[in-house]
Amino acid sequence: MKNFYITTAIDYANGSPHLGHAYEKILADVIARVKRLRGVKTRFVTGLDEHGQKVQQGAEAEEIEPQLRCDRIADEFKEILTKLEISNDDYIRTTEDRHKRVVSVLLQNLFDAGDIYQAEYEGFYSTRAEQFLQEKDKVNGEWPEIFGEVSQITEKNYFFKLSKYQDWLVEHIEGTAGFIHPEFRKSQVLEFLKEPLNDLCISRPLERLSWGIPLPFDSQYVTYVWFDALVNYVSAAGYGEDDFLDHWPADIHVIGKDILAPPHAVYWPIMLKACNLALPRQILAHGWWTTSGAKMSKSTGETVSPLALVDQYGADAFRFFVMREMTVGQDAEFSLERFSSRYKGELGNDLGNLVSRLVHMCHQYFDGIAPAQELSEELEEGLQSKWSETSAKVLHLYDTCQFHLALEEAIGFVRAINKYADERAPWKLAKSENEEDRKALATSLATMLESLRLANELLAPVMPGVYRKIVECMGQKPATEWSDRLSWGTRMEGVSLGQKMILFPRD
RNA sequence: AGCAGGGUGGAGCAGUCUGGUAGCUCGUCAGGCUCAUAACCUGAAGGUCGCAGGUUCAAAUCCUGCCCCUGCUCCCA
Repeated sequence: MKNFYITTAIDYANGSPHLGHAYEKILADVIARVKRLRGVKTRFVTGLDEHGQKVQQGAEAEEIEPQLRCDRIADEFKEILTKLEISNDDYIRTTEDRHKRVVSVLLQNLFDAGDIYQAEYEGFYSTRAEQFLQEKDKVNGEWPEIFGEVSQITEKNYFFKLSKYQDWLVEHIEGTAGFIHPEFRKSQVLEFLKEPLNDLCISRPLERLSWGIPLPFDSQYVTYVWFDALVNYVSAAGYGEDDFLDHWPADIHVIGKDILAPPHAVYWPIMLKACNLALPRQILAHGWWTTSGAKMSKSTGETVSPLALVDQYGADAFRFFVMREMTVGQDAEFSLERFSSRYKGELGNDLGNLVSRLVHMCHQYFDGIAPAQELSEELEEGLQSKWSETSAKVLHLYDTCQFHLALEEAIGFVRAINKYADERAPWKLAKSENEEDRKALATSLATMLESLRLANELLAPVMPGVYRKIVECMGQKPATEWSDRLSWGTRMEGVSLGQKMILFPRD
């Protein structure tokens, strides 16, 4: 059976990781974790794009070998992955042999098939931007300042026949539900495809760019950008190996909206089609975080980097925040104020405080041994039916990538537990010697323990660290399948609880 | 200018695809509780869903036009 294969875009080895990089990994990670919990064998890959002009220039500026610089940057990015508890199964770097080999093979195949040809390219070249410009780059008929000196030059290069596949692509996009997600991006891509496609220039002469993968059919050139970067998805799936088809095609490519059209929604499908490879099932384009210095600064005027919040509040709170706050596909604003509001409210007051009060009461009234549910009255039944409703909704919302709503629901259930506590008022029952009240007391705590255990299961894909802490604190034994763990039962009965803990401390 | 996204009680959002009593969180005010991270629970005030037309028994939701805000158009997830 084919695995579920999910990728993120590979990061460009030029600059340091920031909020956007972190978000994309977390998004893909949550999807991957949900799949695994659902019992689907999953392969989750992320990586680094290490070739190109910027990398070469950066290395020259530092006077070190490009590879050394990439190694350092790779370490930096990997460190973030660890810090954020990203559960990727592999990390692909485009300077690895396994990748270079695949790029060579694919290029040679396309060349042999006649989909790659050489042509003279005449155009306006900007030395500063190190790229050819197009008429549309002109502003008021002139080249803008940013391009510096622009001169007309002629250069031989290799081109990939995009145009040949344009009609096929339009048909595929129109006819394949869910191929581009969210839906509104699809029309954007189709809009782009209304104009005739130019064939794609895929090479750079060696004298202008040496830090790249040589064309297998002409050693005077290296391949440029997309035939290098995009191919990572198939090299990481083990193209050419026996188990390649266990992974390929990818189920989801998670990317930013900026690289949807044209790279992922146009170049990539056409490249695959030309190579006779299956197309990915879905391209998931997420939005961008907007931040501003003012919004991220404390009253002291000091600027706070979003990633610094990971160190301060922990990976789980950070993961929760980005998933809770952003509607997948749309932009969202990142501010300290919002972060702090979610942290204090939903995490601290609703969830964290529930753990404290509940564990505390269990120790106080039952010596830390989880009591049995002895009654089932209206309040218990109400909470149970709230659970069935919540779990069904949340699973559906997870499956449809509506994480902000899924978390809203999950926290809503946590609130319902707090409300139940208030209605049963175990602290009052505890003062009574009456037999019925003793039963009600045991029942109330048992019901809350079971509910909290369940809520924690739902939050597991988003907050894996907190999940482990709660599991540990509640003294649960490691258990079975997720679907079993998600059903209301009596598995907490008689369990010996750990010490009370503060999950989300206030500073 | 072009392209994209958005305009829903004080703030931030959901709901728009599949028309049918306007929902959530925060904030404010009042109350309850005292197990808990000064936390939890309840209630109240507060919206003609950007504007104008249209379709319909019925429009936040569908259609048309307009206004306003944001992002991108070098690089960036």
